[in-house]
Amino acid sequence: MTGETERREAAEQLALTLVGAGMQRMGARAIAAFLFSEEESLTAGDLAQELGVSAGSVSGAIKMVAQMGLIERIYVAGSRREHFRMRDNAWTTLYSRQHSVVTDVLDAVEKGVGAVGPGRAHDRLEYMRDFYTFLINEAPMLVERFEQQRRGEPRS
Amino acid sequence: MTGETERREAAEQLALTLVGAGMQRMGARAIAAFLFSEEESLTAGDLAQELGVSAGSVSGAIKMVAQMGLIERIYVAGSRREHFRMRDNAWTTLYSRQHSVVTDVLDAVEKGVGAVGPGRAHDRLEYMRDFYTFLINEAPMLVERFEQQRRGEPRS
DNA sequence: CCCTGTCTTCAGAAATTTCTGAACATTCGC
DNA sequence: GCGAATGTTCAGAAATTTCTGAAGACAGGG
Repeated sequence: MTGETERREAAEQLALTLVGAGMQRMGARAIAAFLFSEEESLTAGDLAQELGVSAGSVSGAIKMVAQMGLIERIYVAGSRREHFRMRDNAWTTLYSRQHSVVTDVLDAVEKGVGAVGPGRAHDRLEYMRDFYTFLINEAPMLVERFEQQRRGEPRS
Repeated sequence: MTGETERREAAEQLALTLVGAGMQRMGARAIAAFLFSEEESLTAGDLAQELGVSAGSVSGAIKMVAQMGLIERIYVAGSRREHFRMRDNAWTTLYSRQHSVVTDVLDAVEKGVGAVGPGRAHDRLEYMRDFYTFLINEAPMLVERFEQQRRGEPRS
C-alpha cells in the first residue's frame, strides 16, 4: 500500500508534463487531482484544500477543465456543494476536441490558399490543408477503434 | 492576382491560430513566413526583414522550428549565409513528433499506476495509459495512410 | 593572419500570463 | 425574506515568458 505523499508527487509530476504538453498550470493540477482521487467526486473546496490554492483559482480551473469536457457536475443528495467528477471518456473526448483548434488552423490555411496565386506557397498551403483535413476525418474512427478494442479485452 | 499585403495578413493570421494551438509566438510567425514565401529558401536576414524583428529573435525562432523538424538547412553555392527551407513533410513530421510529449505524459502516468493501490484512481490511470499507448501506436500508420492516399490522387 | 559579414548568446526590458484576496452574487434551509 | 454556506468575478501583484540590442564567436576571402 503506497503512501499519500507518493500519490501526491505522482499527481504533481503528471500535472507538470501536462503543462509541458501545453495545458495551463492550474487546469493541469486540477485534472491530475481528479485523476488520482479515490473519491467518487470532488467539490471546489476539496480541490482548494488538495492543491493549496485560493478559491478563485479553483473556480477558474474548474471552469476550464469542465469546458474541455474532462469533468462533469454530478448532483449529490443532501449536499449544497457542487460536486464534480472526471468523465469516463475524458481522454478520448479531449482528443476529439483538439479538432476545434485544428479547424481554426484549417480556416486560416483556407484563407491563405485563397490569398496567394499559383506557386510554391500555394502548393505548400494545399498540402497542409489536405493533411489537417485528413486528420479531422480520421480522428473519430480512431477513437471508435480504440473503444471497440478495449471492449474486446475488458480487464488486464 | 492578390496583393502582398493580403498575403502578409493571411500569414499573420495563420501564425496567430498556431499560437492559439500552443506554438510559441515567434516560432509560429517564422513557420508562417516560410509557408507563405514564394522563395526557394530564406535566410535569417530575410526573416528578420519579413517579420520586422531583431536578429536575436530570429535566431531563437529558427532554432526552435528547426528542432521541431519543420525546416531544414540547405547549402546555396556562393552564399555565405545559412539558407533554410520548409521541409516537404513538415506537417506530418510535426504530427509524428507530438509523440515525444505524449510519451512524457505516458511515463508520468506509468509512475502513477505504480504509485496507487487498486481502486478508482488505478482504473482511471490504466484507462488513460491504454488510450495514449494506442495513439502512439496508431499515429505512424495514420501518416502512412495519408501519404499513400495523396500519392493516389496527385493533383486537384 | 586580419577583416568583414553572418549568426549566437545573454542580461535586462517589456509584455503577458497566472494567482490571489476581497467584494459580490447565488442558492438553499429555515 | 434572512442568514449562512458556497461559488464567481475582477483589479492588482507576482511570476513567467518573450523580445531586444549589444557583445562576442565563427568562417571564409584576401
